[in-house]
Amino acid sequence: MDTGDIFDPNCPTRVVLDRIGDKWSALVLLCLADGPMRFTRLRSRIGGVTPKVLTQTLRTMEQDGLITREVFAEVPPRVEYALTDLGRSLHDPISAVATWAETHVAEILRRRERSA
Amino acid sequence: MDTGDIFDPNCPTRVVLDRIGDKWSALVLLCLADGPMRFTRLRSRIGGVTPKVLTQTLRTMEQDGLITREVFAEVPPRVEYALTDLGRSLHDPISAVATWAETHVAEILRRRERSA
DNA sequence: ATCACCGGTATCCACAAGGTACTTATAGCA
DNA sequence: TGCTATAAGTACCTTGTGGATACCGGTGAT
Repeated sequence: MDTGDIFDPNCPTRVVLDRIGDKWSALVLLCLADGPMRFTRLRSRIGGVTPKVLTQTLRTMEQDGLITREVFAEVPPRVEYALTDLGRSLHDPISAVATWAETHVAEILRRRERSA
Repeated sequence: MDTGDIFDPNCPTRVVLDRIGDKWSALVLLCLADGPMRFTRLRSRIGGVTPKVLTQTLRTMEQDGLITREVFAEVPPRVEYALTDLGRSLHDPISAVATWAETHVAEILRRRERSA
């Protein structure tokens, strides 16, 4: 079933790539790298994310086994999200891309303006 | 202007991250790593991409200085896309994420089904 | 006269993301 | 006995972007 060709749309690797390359997953992962965190904290740290979209992102990441979701039966409710081993193993690759972005941001913005 | 906080929506790093993390850019970059390529070739190698979206992706990457677009005045037309030095410098980080995906695809799909 | 080639546009549609308001359940307070 | 605050979402509507399909323009070959 896996053709091994990442350029084939049916290649599972591409499915995975689409997920972790979405707008918020990488940010969530980077955020949780500092330790477990609650929903509201995540929401305020990751500026600009709406609750609906954050919920979707967290649910998807949970399904993929990247994070765990632990509910405490308290009032008001408390829900903690944490990275799994799998999630932690993704930290370095994601972090490398983030570092690249930080390093080259200035150059990219310069070129982008020049071509505008 | 740059707060240095990747979690701030105004952080330029995040703007860059959004771009290179889109659905097709990484694939184009990986594809061009083998050498310059023409539009139609790219389109057929990257299964599932429509011409409009591929054009958008290529234009954006060109504006960001990741690739060059060279038009040859021939009939039928010939347009070659190639990585710039900047684009090449992004290859390793992207490739690391792709490798991670290939390595962990099986586990993710297994978990995904279990939670369905 | 027509067709095929290539690198795209033009047009329309659908789905997913974004914005805002609302919910639920309880503890604390007046 | 209300009233309010709180956390973690949902519900609902609007908006924007991606996707599907059709078409274009110039030329050389059939």
